[in-house]
Amino acid sequence: MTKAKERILDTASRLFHQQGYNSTGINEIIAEANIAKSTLYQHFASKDQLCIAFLERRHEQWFTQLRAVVEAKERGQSQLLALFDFVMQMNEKEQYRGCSFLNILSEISVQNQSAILQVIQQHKTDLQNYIKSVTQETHAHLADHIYFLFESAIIESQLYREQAPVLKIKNIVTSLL
Amino acid sequence: MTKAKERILDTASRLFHQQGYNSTGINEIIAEANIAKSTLYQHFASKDQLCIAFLERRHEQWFTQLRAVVEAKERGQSQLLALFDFVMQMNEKEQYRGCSFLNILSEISVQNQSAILQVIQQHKTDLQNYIKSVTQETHAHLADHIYFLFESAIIESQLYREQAPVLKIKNIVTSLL
DNA sequence: AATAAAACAGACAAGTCAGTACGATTTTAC
DNA sequence: GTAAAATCGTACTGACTTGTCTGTTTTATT
Repeated sequence: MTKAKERILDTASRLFHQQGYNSTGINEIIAEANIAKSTLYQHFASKDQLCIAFLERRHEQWFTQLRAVVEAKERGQSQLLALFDFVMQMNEKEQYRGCSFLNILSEISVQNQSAILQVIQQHKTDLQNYIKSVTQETHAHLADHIYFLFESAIIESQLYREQAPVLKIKNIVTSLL
Repeated sequence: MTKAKERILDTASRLFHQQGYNSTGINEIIAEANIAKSTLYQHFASKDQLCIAFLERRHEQWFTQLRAVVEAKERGQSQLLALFDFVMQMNEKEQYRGCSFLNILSEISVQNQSAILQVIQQHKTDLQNYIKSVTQETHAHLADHIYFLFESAIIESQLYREQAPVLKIKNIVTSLL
Protein backbone atom coordinates (compact mmCIF):
# COMPACT_ATOMS: atom_id res chain seq x y z
CA MET A 1 0.00 0.00 0.00
CA THR A 2 1.39 3.37 -1.02
CA LYS A 3 1.73 6.14 1.50
CA ALA A 4 -1.08 8.20 0.00
CA LYS A 5 -3.56 5.34 0.15
CA GLU A 6 -2.62 4.70 3.74
CA ARG A 7 -3.08 8.34 4.63
CA ILE A 8 -6.52 8.34 3.01
CA LEU A 9 -7.61 5.28 4.97
CA ASP A 10 -6.19 6.61 8.21
CA THR A 11 -7.99 9.92 7.84
CA ALA A 12 -11.26 8.44 6.62
CA SER A 13 -11.18 5.95 9.48
CA ARG A 14 -10.69 8.64 12.04
CA LEU A 15 -13.42 10.87 10.63
CA PHE A 16 -15.95 8.13 9.91
CA HIS A 17 -15.50 6.82 13.40
CA GLN A 18 -15.55 10.19 15.15
CA GLN A 19 -18.35 11.98 13.32
CA GLY A 20 -20.11 9.32 11.30
CA TYR A 21 -20.21 8.29 7.67
CA ASN A 22 -22.81 10.69 6.30
CA SER A 23 -21.44 13.63 8.23
CA THR A 24 -17.99 13.20 6.74
CA GLY A 25 -17.47 14.64 3.28
CA ILE A 26 -14.95 13.60 0.67
CA ASN A 27 -13.57 17.14 0.66
CA GLU A 28 -12.97 16.97 4.38
CA ILE A 29 -11.08 13.71 4.00
CA ILE A 30 -8.79 14.94 1.25
CA ALA A 31 -8.10 18.18 3.08
CA GLU A 32 -7.10 16.44 6.31
CA ALA A 33 -5.19 13.69 4.54
CA ASN A 34 -3.38 16.25 2.39
CA ILE A 35 -4.00 14.47 -0.87
CA ALA A 36 -5.60 15.43 -4.15
CA LYS A 37 -9.14 14.41 -4.86
CA SER A 38 -8.07 12.56 -7.97
CA THR A 39 -5.70 10.50 -5.86
CA LEU A 40 -8.55 9.39 -3.67
CA TYR A 41 -10.67 8.33 -6.60
CA GLN A 42 -7.73 6.49 -8.09
CA HIS A 43 -7.61 4.27 -5.02
CA PHE A 44 -11.31 4.05 -4.20
CA ALA A 45 -14.07 3.99 -6.79
CA SER A 46 -16.60 5.74 -4.57
CA LYS A 47 -17.30 6.86 -1.05
CA ASP A 48 -19.13 3.58 -0.50
CA GLN A 49 -16.07 1.61 -1.49
CA LEU A 50 -13.98 3.72 0.85
CA CYS A 51 -16.44 2.88 3.59
CA ILE A 52 -16.09 -0.82 2.90
CA ALA A 53 -12.30 -0.55 2.91
CA PHE A 54 -12.52 1.29 6.21
CA LEU A 55 -14.73 -1.37 7.77
CA GLU A 56 -12.57 -4.22 6.53
CA ARG A 57 -9.40 -2.69 7.88
CA ARG A 58 -11.06 -1.84 11.16
CA HIS A 59 -12.27 -5.39 11.42
CA GLU A 60 -8.67 -6.62 11.23
CA GLN A 61 -7.22 -4.08 13.63
CA TRP A 62 -10.07 -4.37 16.10
CA PHE A 63 -9.75 -8.13 16.35
CA THR A 64 -5.99 -7.94 16.65
CA GLN A 65 -6.34 -5.64 19.63
CA LEU A 66 -9.11 -7.73 21.18
CA ARG A 67 -7.06 -10.91 20.88
CA ALA A 68 -4.07 -9.20 22.43
CA VAL A 69 -6.04 -8.21 25.51
CA VAL A 70 -7.86 -11.52 25.88
CA GLU A 71 -4.96 -13.84 25.21
CA ALA A 72 -2.74 -12.04 27.67
CA LYS A 73 -4.86 -13.76 30.32
CA GLU A 74 -4.89 -17.44 31.10
CA ARG A 75 -7.59 -19.54 29.54
CA GLY A 76 -10.89 -19.69 31.37
CA GLN A 77 -12.96 -17.15 33.22
CA SER A 78 -10.34 -14.43 33.23
CA GLN A 79 -10.31 -14.40 29.45
CA LEU A 80 -14.05 -13.90 29.37
CA LEU A 81 -13.79 -11.02 31.77
CA ALA A 82 -10.99 -9.52 29.72
CA LEU A 83 -13.51 -8.98 26.92
CA PHE A 84 -14.96 -6.20 28.99
CA ASP A 85 -11.60 -4.74 29.91
CA PHE A 86 -11.10 -4.38 26.19
CA VAL A 87 -14.37 -2.47 25.84
CA MET A 88 -13.26 -0.09 28.56
CA GLN A 89 -9.89 0.38 26.91
CA MET A 90 -11.53 1.26 23.59
CA ASN A 91 -13.99 3.62 25.28
CA GLU A 92 -11.12 5.61 26.70
CA LYS A 93 -9.04 5.53 23.56
CA GLU A 94 -11.91 6.56 21.31
CA GLN A 95 -13.99 8.79 23.56
CA TYR A 96 -16.98 6.50 23.79
CA ARG A 97 -17.77 6.51 20.10
CA GLY A 98 -19.03 2.94 20.32
CA CYS A 99 -18.95 0.38 17.56
CA SER A 100 -18.13 1.65 14.05
CA PHE A 101 -20.06 -1.21 12.55
CA LEU A 102 -23.26 -0.58 14.46
CA ASN A 103 -22.93 3.17 13.95
CA ILE A 104 -22.79 2.74 10.19
CA LEU A 105 -25.58 0.20 10.33
CA SER A 106 -27.76 2.97 11.74
CA GLU A 107 -26.81 5.34 8.94
CA ILE A 108 -27.38 3.27 5.85
CA SER A 109 -30.69 2.48 4.20
CA VAL A 110 -30.43 -1.23 3.88
CA GLN A 111 -31.95 -1.95 0.49
CA ASN A 112 -29.26 -0.17 -1.51
CA GLN A 113 -26.31 -0.93 0.72
CA SER A 114 -26.25 -4.68 1.03
CA ALA A 115 -22.47 -4.81 0.42
CA ILE A 116 -21.86 -2.70 3.49
CA LEU A 117 -24.46 -4.60 5.48
CA GLN A 118 -22.68 -7.84 4.67
CA VAL A 119 -19.37 -6.58 6.06
CA ILE A 120 -21.09 -5.47 9.25
CA GLN A 121 -22.88 -8.78 9.71
CA GLN A 122 -19.67 -10.69 9.08
CA HIS A 123 -17.87 -8.67 11.74
CA LYS A 124 -20.48 -9.48 14.34
CA THR A 125 -20.65 -13.11 13.36
CA ASP A 126 -16.89 -13.35 13.74
CA LEU A 127 -17.12 -11.74 17.14
CA GLN A 128 -19.79 -14.16 18.23
CA ASN A 129 -17.63 -17.06 17.08
CA TYR A 130 -14.58 -15.67 18.81
CA ILE A 131 -16.46 -15.44 22.09
CA LYS A 132 -17.60 -19.01 21.55
CA SER A 133 -13.98 -20.07 21.12
CA VAL A 134 -12.92 -18.26 24.29
CA THR A 135 -15.79 -19.80 26.22
CA GLN A 136 -15.15 -23.25 24.79
CA GLU A 137 -14.36 -25.55 27.64
CA THR A 138 -15.59 -23.51 30.54
CA HIS A 139 -19.27 -22.76 30.04
CA ALA A 140 -20.05 -23.40 26.40
CA HIS A 141 -23.75 -22.68 26.68
CA LEU A 142 -23.05 -19.16 27.93
CA ALA A 143 -21.26 -17.94 24.84
CA ASP A 144 -24.23 -16.27 23.17
CA HIS A 145 -25.39 -14.84 26.45
CA ILE A 146 -22.01 -13.19 26.95
CA TYR A 147 -21.98 -11.98 23.36
CA PHE A 148 -25.29 -10.20 23.86
CA LEU A 149 -24.04 -8.58 27.04
CA PHE A 150 -20.86 -7.57 25.27
CA GLU A 151 -22.90 -5.73 22.66
CA SER A 152 -24.88 -3.98 25.35
CA ALA A 153 -21.71 -2.97 27.13
CA ILE A 154 -20.48 -1.13 24.06
CA ILE A 155 -23.77 0.58 23.34
CA GLU A 156 -24.71 1.61 26.85
CA SER A 157 -21.31 3.13 27.54
CA GLN A 158 -21.53 5.00 24.23
CA LEU A 159 -24.95 6.28 25.22
CA TYR A 160 -24.00 7.52 28.69
CA ARG A 161 -20.38 8.34 27.93
CA GLU A 162 -19.15 6.43 30.93
CA GLN A 163 -17.70 3.08 31.97
CA ALA A 164 -20.39 2.35 34.55
CA PRO A 165 -22.48 0.09 32.30
CA VAL A 166 -19.44 -1.99 31.40
CA LEU A 167 -18.65 -2.50 35.07
CA LYS A 168 -22.24 -3.45 35.78
CA ILE A 169 -22.20 -5.96 32.96
CA LYS A 170 -18.84 -7.34 34.02
CA ASN A 171 -20.38 -8.04 37.41
CA ILE A 172 -23.32 -9.75 35.81
CA VAL A 173 -21.01 -11.94 33.76
CA THR A 174 -18.99 -12.79 36.85
CA SER A 175 -22.15 -13.99 38.52
CA LEU A 176 -22.87 -16.22 35.56
CA LEU A 177 -19.56 -18.06 35.64
CA MET B 1 -51.96 20.73 17.28
CA THR B 2 -52.96 21.91 13.85
CA LYS B 3 -53.28 19.45 11.04
CA ALA B 4 -50.22 20.75 9.19
CA LYS B 5 -47.99 20.38 12.21
CA GLU B 6 -49.24 16.87 12.71
CA ARG B 7 -48.61 15.99 9.11
CA ILE B 8 -45.07 17.34 9.36
CA LEU B 9 -44.34 15.27 12.44
CA ASP B 10 -45.90 12.17 10.97
CA THR B 11 -43.87 12.43 7.80
CA ALA B 12 -40.63 13.39 9.51
CA SER B 13 -41.08 10.52 11.94
CA ARG B 14 -41.58 8.03 9.18
CA LEU B 15 -38.61 9.25 7.17
CA PHE B 16 -36.23 9.75 10.09
CA HIS B 17 -37.01 6.27 11.29
CA GLN B 18 -36.85 4.57 7.91
CA GLN B 19 -33.83 6.21 6.36
CA GLY B 20 -32.09 8.06 9.18
CA TYR B 21 -31.82 11.68 10.26
CA ASN B 22 -28.96 12.87 8.07
CA SER B 23 -30.25 11.07 5.02
CA THR B 24 -33.61 12.80 5.24
CA GLY B 25 -33.79 16.31 3.80
CA ILE B 26 -36.17 19.08 4.71
CA ASN B 27 -37.30 19.24 1.09
CA GLU B 28 -38.19 15.57 1.16
CA ILE B 29 -40.26 16.07 4.29
CA ILE B 30 -42.25 19.02 2.95
CA ALA B 31 -42.85 17.28 -0.37
CA GLU B 32 -44.21 14.12 1.26
CA ALA B 33 -46.16 16.00 3.89
CA ASN B 34 -47.63 18.32 1.26
CA ILE B 35 -46.87 21.51 3.11
CA ALA B 36 -44.99 24.68 2.31
CA LYS B 37 -41.48 25.08 3.61
CA SER B 38 -42.44 28.26 5.42
CA THR B 39 -45.10 26.31 7.29
CA LEU B 40 -42.51 23.87 8.56
CA TYR B 41 -40.26 26.63 9.82
CA GLN B 42 -43.18 28.32 11.49
CA HIS B 43 -43.69 25.23 13.63
CA PHE B 44 -40.08 24.14 14.08
CA ALA B 45 -37.16 26.50 14.38
CA SER B 46 -34.69 24.12 12.78
CA LYS B 47 -34.16 20.57 11.65
CA ASP B 48 -32.61 19.84 15.04
CA GLN B 49 -35.73 21.04 16.80
CA LEU B 50 -37.82 18.88 14.51
CA CYS B 51 -35.64 15.95 15.47
CA ILE B 52 -36.21 16.62 19.15
CA ALA B 53 -39.95 16.89 18.61
CA PHE B 54 -39.85 13.60 16.73
CA LEU B 55 -37.94 11.84 19.52
CA GLU B 56 -40.20 13.21 22.23
CA ARG B 57 -43.34 12.10 20.46
CA ARG B 58 -41.87 8.71 19.66
CA HIS B 59 -40.93 8.34 23.30
CA GLU B 60 -44.58 8.76 24.29
CA GLN B 61 -46.01 6.51 21.61
CA TRP B 62 -43.38 3.83 22.05
CA PHE B 63 -43.98 3.55 25.79
CA THR B 64 -47.72 3.53 25.32
CA GLN B 65 -47.42 0.54 23.02
CA LEU B 66 -44.91 -1.20 25.26
CA ARG B 67 -47.13 -0.81 28.29
CA ALA B 68 -50.11 -2.10 26.36
CA VAL B 69 -48.29 -5.31 25.46
CA VAL B 70 -46.73 -5.86 28.89
CA GLU B 71 -49.74 -5.00 31.00
CA ALA B 72 -52.00 -7.28 29.02
CA LYS B 73 -50.19 -10.10 30.83
CA GLU B 74 -50.48 -10.92 34.49
CA ARG B 75 -47.83 -9.57 36.79
CA GLY B 76 -44.70 -11.64 37.12
CA GLN B 77 -42.57 -13.61 34.73
CA SER B 78 -44.99 -13.40 31.83
CA GLN B 79 -44.76 -9.62 31.86
CA LEU B 80 -40.99 -9.82 31.63
CA LEU B 81 -41.22 -12.16 28.69
CA ALA B 82 -43.76 -9.88 27.04
CA LEU B 83 -41.02 -7.26 26.72
CA PHE B 84 -39.52 -9.40 24.02
CA ASP B 85 -42.82 -10.06 22.30
CA PHE B 86 -43.05 -6.32 21.97
CA VAL B 87 -39.63 -6.18 20.30
CA MET B 88 -40.75 -8.79 17.80
CA GLN B 89 -43.95 -6.90 17.13
CA MET B 90 -42.04 -3.70 16.40
CA ASN B 91 -39.55 -5.53 14.21
CA GLU B 92 -42.36 -6.71 11.99
CA LYS B 93 -44.23 -3.45 11.98
CA GLU B 94 -41.14 -1.39 11.21
CA GLN B 95 -39.09 -3.75 9.08
CA TYR B 96 -36.26 -4.22 11.56
CA ARG B 97 -35.24 -0.58 11.67
CA GLY B 98 -34.25 -0.94 15.32
CA CYS B 99 -34.30 1.81 17.91
CA SER B 100 -34.78 5.37 16.64
CA PHE B 101 -32.95 6.71 19.65
CA LEU B 102 -29.87 4.57 19.21
CA ASN B 103 -29.91 5.14 15.46
CA ILE B 104 -29.80 8.90 15.93
CA LEU B 105 -27.21 8.54 18.65
CA SER B 106 -24.96 7.01 16.03
CA GLU B 107 -25.54 9.89 13.64
CA ILE B 108 -24.89 12.90 15.80
CA SER B 109 -21.53 14.28 16.83
CA VAL B 110 -22.02 14.60 20.52
CA GLN B 111 -20.30 17.82 21.42
CA ASN B 112 -22.73 20.05 19.52
CA GLN B 113 -25.88 18.05 20.02
CA SER B 114 -26.24 17.69 23.75
CA ALA B 115 -29.95 18.59 23.61
CA ILE B 116 -30.63 15.59 21.41
CA LEU B 117 -28.32 13.40 23.46
CA GLN B 118 -30.27 14.29 26.57
CA VAL B 119 -33.57 13.16 25.06
CA ILE B 120 -31.99 9.88 24.03
CA GLN B 121 -30.47 9.25 27.45
CA GLN B 122 -33.77 10.07 29.13
CA HIS B 123 -35.60 7.59 26.95
CA LYS B 124 -33.24 4.79 27.91
CA THR B 125 -33.25 5.71 31.55
CA ASP B 126 -37.04 5.61 31.52
CA LEU B 127 -36.93 2.21 29.87
CA GLN B 128 -34.50 0.92 32.45
CA ASN B 129 -36.79 2.17 35.22
CA TYR B 130 -39.84 0.69 33.59
CA ILE B 131 -38.19 -2.71 33.44
CA LYS B 132 -37.28 -2.30 37.09
CA SER B 133 -40.92 -1.62 37.90
CA VAL B 134 -42.06 -4.68 35.98
CA THR B 135 -39.46 -6.85 37.68
CA GLN B 136 -40.22 -5.43 41.12
CA GLU B 137 -41.39 -8.27 43.29
CA THR B 138 -40.20 -11.21 41.29
CA HIS B 139 -36.45 -10.95 40.78
CA ALA B 140 -35.49 -7.36 41.52
CA HIS B 141 -31.76 -7.90 41.08
CA LEU B 142 -32.30 -9.07 37.51
CA ALA B 143 -33.80 -5.82 36.22
CA ASP B 144 -30.59 -4.36 34.79
CA HIS B 145 -29.58 -7.69 33.38
CA ILE B 146 -32.85 -7.93 31.50
CA TYR B 147 -32.55 -4.34 30.34
CA PHE B 148 -29.17 -5.06 28.81
CA LEU B 149 -30.51 -8.13 27.05
CA PHE B 150 -33.49 -6.12 25.85
CA GLU B 151 -31.15 -3.63 24.19
CA SER B 152 -29.24 -6.44 22.54
CA ALA B 153 -32.45 -7.98 21.29
CA ILE B 154 -33.34 -4.81 19.42
CA ILE B 155 -29.90 -4.32 17.95
CA GLU B 156 -29.13 -7.86 16.93
CA SER B 157 -32.44 -8.28 15.17
CA GLN B 158 -31.87 -4.99 13.37
CA LEU B 159 -28.45 -6.22 12.31
CA TYR B 160 -29.55 -9.59 10.95
CA ARG B 161 -33.05 -8.56 9.91
CA GLU B 162 -34.62 -11.49 11.67
CA GLN B 163 -36.36 -12.47 14.89
CA ALA B 164 -33.91 -15.24 15.77
CA PRO B 165 -31.82 -13.16 18.20
CA VAL B 166 -34.94 -12.07 20.08
CA LEU B 167 -36.01 -15.67 20.48
CA LYS B 168 -32.55 -16.67 21.67
CA ILE B 169 -32.58 -13.87 24.22
CA LYS B 170 -36.09 -14.70 25.33
CA ASN B 171 -34.84 -18.21 26.07
CA ILE B 172 -31.92 -16.84 28.04
CA VAL B 173 -34.23 -14.65 30.08
CA THR B 174 -36.51 -17.60 30.74
CA SER B 175 -33.56 -19.51 32.11
CA LEU B 176 -32.80 -16.65 34.46
CA LEU B 177 -36.23 -16.51 36.06
C1' DA C 1 19.57 10.37 -17.47
C1' DA C 2 15.17 8.41 -19.36
C1' DT C 3 10.83 6.33 -18.66
C1' DA C 4 6.72 5.10 -16.19
C1' DA C 5 3.80 5.44 -12.34
C1' DA C 6 1.85 8.11 -8.83
C1' DA C 7 0.29 12.21 -6.95
C1' DC C 8 -0.46 16.91 -7.67
C1' DA C 9 -3.73 21.42 -8.13
C1' DG C 10 -7.77 23.17 -9.43
C1' DA C 11 -11.73 23.94 -12.08
C1' DC C 12 -16.11 22.06 -13.15
C1' DA C 13 -20.58 19.63 -13.21
C1' DA C 14 -25.08 18.96 -11.46
C1' DG C 15 -27.29 18.53 -7.67
C1' DT C 16 -28.65 18.87 -2.61
C1' DC C 17 -28.46 21.07 1.88
C1' DA C 18 -30.83 24.13 5.57
C1' DG C 19 -32.87 28.18 6.03
C1' DT C 20 -34.99 33.06 4.65
C1' DA C 21 -38.07 36.34 2.46
C1' DC C 22 -42.36 37.99 0.71
C1' DG C 23 -46.51 38.54 -1.10
C1' DA C 24 -50.78 35.95 -2.13
C1' DT C 25 -54.31 32.96 -0.74
C1' DT C 26 -56.90 30.18 2.17
C1' DT C 27 -58.87 28.81 6.49
C1' DT C 28 -60.64 29.74 11.01
C1' DA C 29 -62.99 32.40 14.66
C1' DC C 30 -65.97 35.82 16.31
C1' DG D 1 -69.05 39.48 7.03
C1' DT D 2 -64.87 40.89 8.74
C1' DA D 3 -60.53 40.33 10.92
C1' DA D 4 -56.80 37.40 12.27
C1' DA D 5 -54.16 33.47 11.76
C1' DA D 6 -52.48 29.81 9.10
C1' DT D 7 -50.82 28.14 5.06
C1' DC D 8 -49.33 28.63 0.47
C1' DG D 9 -45.95 29.04 -3.62
C1' DT D 10 -41.81 30.25 -5.12
C1' DA D 11 -37.66 32.26 -5.61
C1' DC D 12 -33.35 32.86 -3.44
C1' DT D 13 -28.93 32.51 -0.67
C1' DG D 14 -24.64 30.49 0.15
C1' DA D 15 -22.57 26.64 1.27
C1' DC D 16 -21.85 21.95 0.62
C1' DT D 17 -22.34 17.20 -1.90
C1' DT D 18 -19.96 13.34 -4.83
C1' DG D 19 -17.59 12.68 -8.69
C1' DT D 20 -15.06 13.95 -13.34
C1' DC D 21 -11.66 16.06 -16.06
C1' DT D 22 -7.32 18.27 -17.70
C1' DG D 23 -2.88 19.02 -17.37
C1' DT D 24 1.39 19.43 -14.42
C1' DT D 25 4.76 17.90 -11.13
C1' DT D 26 6.91 14.65 -8.27
C1' DT D 27 8.80 10.09 -7.29
C1' DA D 28 10.82 5.61 -8.24
C1' DT D 29 12.92 2.30 -11.31
C1' DT D 30 16.00 1.01 -14.69
